[in-house]
Amino acid sequence: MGEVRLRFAPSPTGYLHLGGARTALYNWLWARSQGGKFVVRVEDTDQERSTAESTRVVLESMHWLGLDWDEGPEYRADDGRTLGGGDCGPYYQMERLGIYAQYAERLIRAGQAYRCYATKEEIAAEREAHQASGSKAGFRFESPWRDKHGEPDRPHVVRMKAPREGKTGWLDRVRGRIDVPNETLQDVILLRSDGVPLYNFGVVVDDLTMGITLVARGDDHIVNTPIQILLYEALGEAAPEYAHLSMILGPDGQKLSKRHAAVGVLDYREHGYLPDGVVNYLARLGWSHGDQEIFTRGELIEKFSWDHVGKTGARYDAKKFLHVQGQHLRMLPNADIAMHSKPFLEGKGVQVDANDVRLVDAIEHVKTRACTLDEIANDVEYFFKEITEYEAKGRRKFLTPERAPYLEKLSQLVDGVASFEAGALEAAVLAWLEADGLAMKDVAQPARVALTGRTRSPGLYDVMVLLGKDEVLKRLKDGADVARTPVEDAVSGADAGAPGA
RNA sequence: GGCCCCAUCGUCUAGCGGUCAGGACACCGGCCUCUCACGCCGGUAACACGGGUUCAAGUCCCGUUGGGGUCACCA
Repeated sequence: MGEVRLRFAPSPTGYLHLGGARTALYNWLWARSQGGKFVVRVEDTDQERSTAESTRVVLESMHWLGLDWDEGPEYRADDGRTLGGGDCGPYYQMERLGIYAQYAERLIRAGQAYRCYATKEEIAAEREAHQASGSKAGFRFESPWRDKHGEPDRPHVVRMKAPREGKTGWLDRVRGRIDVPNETLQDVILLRSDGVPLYNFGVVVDDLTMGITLVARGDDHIVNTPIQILLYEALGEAAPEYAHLSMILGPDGQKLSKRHAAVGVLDYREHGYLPDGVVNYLARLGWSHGDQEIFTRGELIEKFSWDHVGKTGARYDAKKFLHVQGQHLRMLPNADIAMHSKPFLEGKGVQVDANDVRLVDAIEHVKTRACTLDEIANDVEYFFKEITEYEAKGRRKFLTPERAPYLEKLSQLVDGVASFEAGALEAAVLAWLEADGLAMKDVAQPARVALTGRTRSPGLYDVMVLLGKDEVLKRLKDGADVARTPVEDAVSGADAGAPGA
């Protein structure tokens, strides 16, 4: 017996944020490492806030991250592959209402739950009275219907009959023993008056009927766990194991939100992050494996374990995230990077075939200074696009009248070099510098600005080879022309001249 | 306020009674160098506080303080 079954149960009320993604990831990792199953269930019982659009975004996010589910809602990916389905469906809670009704009835018959006819107004009145009394204890609604029956057809909710003595606890996979006094528990509502289950009941019925063996979720659910365990007991069923994960915090230690960073998983896709990098960063945020920082997906599956999941809330660190991205980017073959950066190039108006050797070669030279696909596209842009604007600082500092002759001389050398390749170009330039008593830096920066429009780029000779002789000659000439033209707008000073303008 | 959770460099963390408290990001130097990176070398930087237990405590226990979660016909 004992197939390990994990689940991720998002409520489709927004996008999938980093915290949710990490929860999903840990569940997925454990399922994969144990050869178990990973199931996704959509908790859409909040009809006010749940949307189909949100469901789609959440599933798309998970698919992008590579967190494929064995059972769950159906999802057709771009590649035509279909995820989802399974024997424990439906996987949308709103399609399982009949099941909840059945289980509620079972609890009522067993005397573990009861129909409560108290109205919202009555409850609100009690709450106010409680607050007015100045009592220090938290408010707990004591239903008058706990031990009496009413007419089943009158509007009512179904409440759990929680024990008033003793304690309920469990051995948490990340936090160890947790016990809670039962007298602090409420007779929580299981089914609303419209028959839709509330969180605690839906979760228990679904986890039970879906055969979930370990529930890993955010630690804001610690408070719900005793209630759920009690529900399993009331049903005479065994509760799953639990693992409660701490939250992801913003840099200021507060709950992570939009004002700290992009929090939607898909935002990172848009910014050119790689799924493996996101997965690595998220995995490592709150979990560790000795001194190792960079993990492939396979290593994560192999090495993940609950005993090394931390108990502290982890702060989001954008710089470290970027660093991890960069590491993963550099692990990729150039051809793959080329393929993945295609959309980002297009976004910049650059049309180039992903198999173009010039693109692949260019990537080889820029990838040490890029962390994301978007940065790759940016760093490679000027190889495929005419320079329409020089970086202001570079233009002002290096494209000056006194540098113009250098650019022209360099142009002649390039034109005259026997074979147009890095070694020969370097030899020619070095000989010239030697003869004229010039330093490399006198020439290199003006040339760089002329060739790339920027002050930072790969090595000069590499840039030239990538550009090709004709283009180099053209850009050098344009650069020299611009250099002879004084910077026009001294007031704004920020505008750089365009070549030939 | 009740209940619950948490506490090592600025940040993520290693540590599971005996360590010069280690690594990574960030930061600061240096090397490399045509710029920016990458890479390499080096540096600054932490056990919240107070009591115990023990020959020995970052590690175990208690308390304090400080964070956080939760107290819905939301999830």
